[in-house]
Amino acid sequence: MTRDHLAGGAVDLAPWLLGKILAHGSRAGRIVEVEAYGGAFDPASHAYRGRTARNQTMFEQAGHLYVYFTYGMHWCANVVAGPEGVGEAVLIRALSPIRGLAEMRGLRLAAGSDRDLCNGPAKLCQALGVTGSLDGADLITGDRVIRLVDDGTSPPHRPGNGPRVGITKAVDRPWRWWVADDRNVSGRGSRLGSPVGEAFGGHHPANGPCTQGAGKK
DNA sequence: CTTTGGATCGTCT
DNA sequence: GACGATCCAAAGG
Repeated sequence: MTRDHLAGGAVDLAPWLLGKILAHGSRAGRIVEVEAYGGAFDPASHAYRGRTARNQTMFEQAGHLYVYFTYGMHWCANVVAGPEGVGEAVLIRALSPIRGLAEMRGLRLAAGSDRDLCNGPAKLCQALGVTGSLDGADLITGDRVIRLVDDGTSPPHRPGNGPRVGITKAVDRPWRWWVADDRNVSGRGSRLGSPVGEAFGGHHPANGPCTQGAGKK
């Protein structure tokens, strides 16, 4: 994994990140659900109105970790994408836990099962022990322990694809991708897969229409 | 399994 | 002063 891999736009980078590993200390999980957020052209993005104290990390070099606080109690993690100064990032929405499960359970007492450890953007931050103190960390050099790892696993050929979750602006952009059939995809998320596709000009090298089929059983 | 409402506070208007 | 890139417990099928 080099920084060059992440310098593309968030919309290209997001599906590419599926299958990569996010590791913090002895805890690690494979990325199975992501969302792309743009800069000044994306009304749903924190970077939409330009640089502020809160979102400054989004404008840094690709490969940095943008951690933000929301709803008065939750932390969420993003991988900064694109050229420096543009403000694009990929929100990590779910992981498939692969290492340090026991520690994760200790950090996430509310989890009723192992599937509940990392199946949500704020949940996976709890499980990995990610908080605002890690905002700005470099995921390539691992300067603050947390890092992105490529173990050779390829992204799915046909990932699930649909609208982003939990936003009220630019709701029609199909900028969420997930590993179809992975049970760790965020609960509500895997089901919201309306046939989108032509919702936004179709300029993006998407992956064909929404691949339903996750969820269930 | 699904739906509903409460929690809780930093950030920006 | 309003609103979240959310989660969880409770209650009903």
